[in-house]
Amino acid sequence: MPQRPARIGFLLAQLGAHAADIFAEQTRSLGITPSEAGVIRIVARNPGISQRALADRLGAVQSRVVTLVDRLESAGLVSRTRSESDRRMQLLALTNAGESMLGGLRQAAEEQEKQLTSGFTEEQKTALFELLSALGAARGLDAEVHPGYRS
Amino acid sequence: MPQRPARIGFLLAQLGAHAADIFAEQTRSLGITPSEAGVIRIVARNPGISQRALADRLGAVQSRVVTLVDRLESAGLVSRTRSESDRRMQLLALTNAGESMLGGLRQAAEEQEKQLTSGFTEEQKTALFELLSALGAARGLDAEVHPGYRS
DNA sequence: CGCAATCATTCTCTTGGTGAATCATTAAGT
DNA sequence: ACTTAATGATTCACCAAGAGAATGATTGCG
Repeated sequence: MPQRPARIGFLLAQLGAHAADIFAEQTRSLGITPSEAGVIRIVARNPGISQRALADRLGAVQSRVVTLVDRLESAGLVSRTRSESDRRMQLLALTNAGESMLGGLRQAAEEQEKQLTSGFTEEQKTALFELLSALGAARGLDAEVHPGYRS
Repeated sequence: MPQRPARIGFLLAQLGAHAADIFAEQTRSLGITPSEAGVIRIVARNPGISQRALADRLGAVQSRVVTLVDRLESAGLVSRTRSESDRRMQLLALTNAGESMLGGLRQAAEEQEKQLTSGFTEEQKTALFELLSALGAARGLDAEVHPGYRS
């Protein structure tokens, strides 16, 4: 029997949506969506990943990944190349423009963080970071994968 | 220049989506959606509220509220009654079934909280609650209004 | 009284995403 | 080697949440 009414879940959902809004605003000025930003992050850290592996990683369905990559490819941020060893696979990599978009995304994340935690002291930020990390680890969430791809 | 890469925003978005998923799972077994649950909460605390005022409160558009209330009314959870003083307005209130649904929602929130914070000590939970509350207050978020209605 | 504002409602449309069917390619069994 | 099953990518039809504009009823103000 908890001493206080359940509010952590509510606050997380509320603040999470708020954080996502801020980030979406940042990425919109970069010309991509948060979902696409997630793809760029994963491809950056896993060059040569196949679309199938990317879908698994994101928890998205294959057809979704196709349209995501379609947009990123035609925006010149990601390249598809057929695997030599298995010609069914499309291997993904960032283009130069994709690399610099990645830089923009890092800046966007810094800006989001700044806006979010503007009223907080360093100690508060550290404490919050520790608690959220611990919670993420306890819940088994992938530290790379941004939400919004759930199947 | 931050000492650590920006991660609080990311973790909040990730954990917020996770928390929302858990809650959605709970409400699905109650036969309503999280958005509808939000309406029930507001109506419960503001009996006789008009649809317009509810829309403002939720940050949703009027037409959205109409369909939300349509479903809740036909599910027998919320009642619409024309205001006597201003016959343009529909005044909303919970039915008896709506009241018991409210009870179910409280239980769902407790269950969500339990699942989320299962690995945490009381001290950690308290610390996290304090930090999230402070953050919510600093960002000017309404402690009643659940996300997902942004316009 | 007549006109503008307000509340509710309906309708059309967009966006993000799912799921099934299809095609090319590869792997496995005999 | 030859057929069959599995796998990766793609396309297409579909769905649900929600936004926004147009409409109708009612009210308040000049």
